[in-house]
Amino acid sequence: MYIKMATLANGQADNASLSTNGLGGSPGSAGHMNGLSHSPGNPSTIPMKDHDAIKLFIGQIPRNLDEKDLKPLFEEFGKIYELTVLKDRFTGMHKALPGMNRPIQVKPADSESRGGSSCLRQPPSHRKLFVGMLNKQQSEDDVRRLFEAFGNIEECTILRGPDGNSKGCAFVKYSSHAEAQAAINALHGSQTMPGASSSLVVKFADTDKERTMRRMQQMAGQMGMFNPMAIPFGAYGAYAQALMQQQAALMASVAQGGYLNPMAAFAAAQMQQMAALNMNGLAAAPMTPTSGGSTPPGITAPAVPSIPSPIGVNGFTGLPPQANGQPAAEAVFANGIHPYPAQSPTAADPLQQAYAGVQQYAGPAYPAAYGQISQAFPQPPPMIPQQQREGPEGCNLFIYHLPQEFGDAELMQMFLPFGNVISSKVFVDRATNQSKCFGFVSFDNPASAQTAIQAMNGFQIGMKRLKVQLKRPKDANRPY
DNA sequence: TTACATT
Repeated sequence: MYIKMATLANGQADNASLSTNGLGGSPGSAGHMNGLSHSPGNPSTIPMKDHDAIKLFIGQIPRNLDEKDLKPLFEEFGKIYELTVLKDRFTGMHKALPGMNRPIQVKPADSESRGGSSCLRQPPSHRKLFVGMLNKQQSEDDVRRLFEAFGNIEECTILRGPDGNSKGCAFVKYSSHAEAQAAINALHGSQTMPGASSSLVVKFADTDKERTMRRMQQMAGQMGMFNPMAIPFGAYGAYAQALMQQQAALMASVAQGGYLNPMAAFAAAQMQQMAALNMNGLAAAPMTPTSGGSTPPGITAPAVPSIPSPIGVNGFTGLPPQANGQPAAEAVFANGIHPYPAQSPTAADPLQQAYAGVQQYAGPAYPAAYGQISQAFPQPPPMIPQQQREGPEGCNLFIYHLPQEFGDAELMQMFLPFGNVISSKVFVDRATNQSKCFGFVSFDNPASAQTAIQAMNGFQIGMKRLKVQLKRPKDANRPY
């Protein structure tokens, strides 16, 4: 039969009753059927143009059921606009085959915007579902079985970790939006898989934009922005903002240069938005609060603080040489936080002691349902420090007052957000192998170096403030 | 006490 109904109802469907086999009458032969009956209620109030209404094909209906039996069955899931049982043109008999005793089949009718030609086809983002909270034991076939009742599955992929183990989630791509919507309505939250921590998640897979947002948020999380305390007060907030500004500027200029796809422009806009929010001290709001907070002030920080890498930027390659625009330093510190010692009276901000702790965030970024992220955004390949020592004049920074535990890698990490770091070197006492608390960072362009100075000179770490200056030119002060 | 690519 055919049934036209609203798709808005949240499916409380017991999915088990909707499992299917691939059989059933051919919906294509339906043109001449009788037995049309309208839904209950005042028909005039039912918007027939409801874009969310879809026509479903129901197969495997027991022969002895007719419209009046079937209607209540489906009303549970939404308003029914139209319900038609397909009957044989000549005999008036049910189209269902005799002796059919299988679970009924429910899927959007073939007439429902099933893309035939590629130009009419709906974008994959509207047909593709993300399925979370699966049992890790469930295979592609299991998932298919769960979803095939609602339409033609073009693609079904379980997300797996490097070890091949399921992450408990999957993508299911249908041929049409309507099919996907039907599956959401019926399956989302409908059941809890054994071993899953909550009920089945069925939703449209992220669009590019949403993915970008996620990436932004993840980036923000890695930068420690998830700690609301750090934002309005600590100099770390300023650092994070500097990163944001820098990255926004970088991404924007890259996008404008036509080197990247429009996503970059969007991402840049998001960054700027986030940075702007930070100015108002509202930063935490759009961020995803992930796990806990920072190491409480006063607690000894882990031995080797690692500044998280700004994955978004590092992931981009082929940057134009002048991509690193200079962020407006004034704007960065518009909230009154200024890293310069002279303007930062609170010399011993205890929050700074949590610095390393904040950076240490390494827990799972998202609950299992978001496992797709790690697949969608593989970590950029680790940066291999270049052999070359020094950049062109004006590109080399001298940094003093580094934390004792900072090594080359940490130094690089700290300055990576401001541009392409071509080398980083912390000086080590050759006798003790201890850091001498100073080092050099070289960028591939002077603008990055200037930006880094603006953002990092005076940046407080623990009880110290970084000194970041251009390295003295080799021939400076040389008498002749 | 503030050091500039170390042997």
